[in-house]
Amino acid sequence: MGISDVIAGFINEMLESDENGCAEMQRSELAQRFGCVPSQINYVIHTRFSPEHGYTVESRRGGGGYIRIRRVCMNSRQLIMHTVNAVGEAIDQNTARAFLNNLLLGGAVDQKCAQLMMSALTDNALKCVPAACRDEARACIFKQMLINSVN
Amino acid sequence: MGISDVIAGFINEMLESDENGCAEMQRSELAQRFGCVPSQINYVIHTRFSPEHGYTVESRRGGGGYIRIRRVCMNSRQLIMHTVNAVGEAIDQNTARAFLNNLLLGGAVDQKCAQLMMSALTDNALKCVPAACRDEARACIFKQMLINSVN
DNA sequence: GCTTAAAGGTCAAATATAGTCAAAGTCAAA
DNA sequence: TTTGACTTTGACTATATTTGACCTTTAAGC
Repeated sequence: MGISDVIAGFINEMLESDENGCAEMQRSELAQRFGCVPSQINYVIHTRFSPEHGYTVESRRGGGGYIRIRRVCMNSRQLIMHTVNAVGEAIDQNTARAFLNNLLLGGAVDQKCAQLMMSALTDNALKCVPAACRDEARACIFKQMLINSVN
Repeated sequence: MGISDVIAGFINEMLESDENGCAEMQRSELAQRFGCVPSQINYVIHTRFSPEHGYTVESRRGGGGYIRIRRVCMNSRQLIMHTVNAVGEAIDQNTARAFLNNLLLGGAVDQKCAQLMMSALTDNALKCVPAACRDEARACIFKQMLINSVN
């Protein structure tokens, strides 16, 4: 497991232990703690705590600067509808996976459903679909399943 | 007995010794251990640990990358595999619905999963897929979901 | 206000893995 | 001997991570 995963885990712990689901940190301090370069923190945030993953990030530079990460909170229906909109006209496999993970964390779908949906959305499942329209087909299928999973 | 069999045996040992029936490895490390090229690991996985054989495979590239193989539950596996075989290379919407209904009646999937699967298999969900390959795509997606719906 | 030091941001190169595919090899059955 | 299934190999590709040089913004102190 790479250092990025360790840092992501640490941030997750911060988020979970905070009553408001809010993690605040100093980039350089965190980098020092894990013996990495500061920009790696940005990398971790970009790849694992982006809005698509269901987080908001605020930051401020200068003396006393900080990075604050918050888990966005929505009810299941909102989360699903929000996702349907965010999916748009086309979506690749990894983005779909990120959305599903987000839905799972938000409790809008259960583990089993998330896995089932993902299994219909992989490039492998869609290998019969011409690559040119694969991402569109994926988006369409994804949205149908999502809409169907709203109670 | 070729090297592929030796590697397969090793992976099987890993699967059996793990309490969760889960084997995680690094491709290059395994290749080195058995003195073969890395892509041979892919070959072994493709030919012996594919979904059709009752396994799921996840992987990740880049630093700290891995390949993870899981054995899916045995008894439900047979029920599902029968359907997977029956689906074949292509399937229309109504036939898919009939299969799902049978699985539901037979208790191999629950109501919720059946509905979710069906929502990904309608012509409407697949409207972005060219009609010429729609039934093939449907079959492929269906089989992927079936394989993943086993526990 | 100005200046400066203290943050954080961006981006691209280097590195570390895994995936794909087709050519070449092996071996047993026809 | 031919054929075909299975195996082995490696060149090329795709993707994820790590690192560092350079840039921008902001607070603090004068």
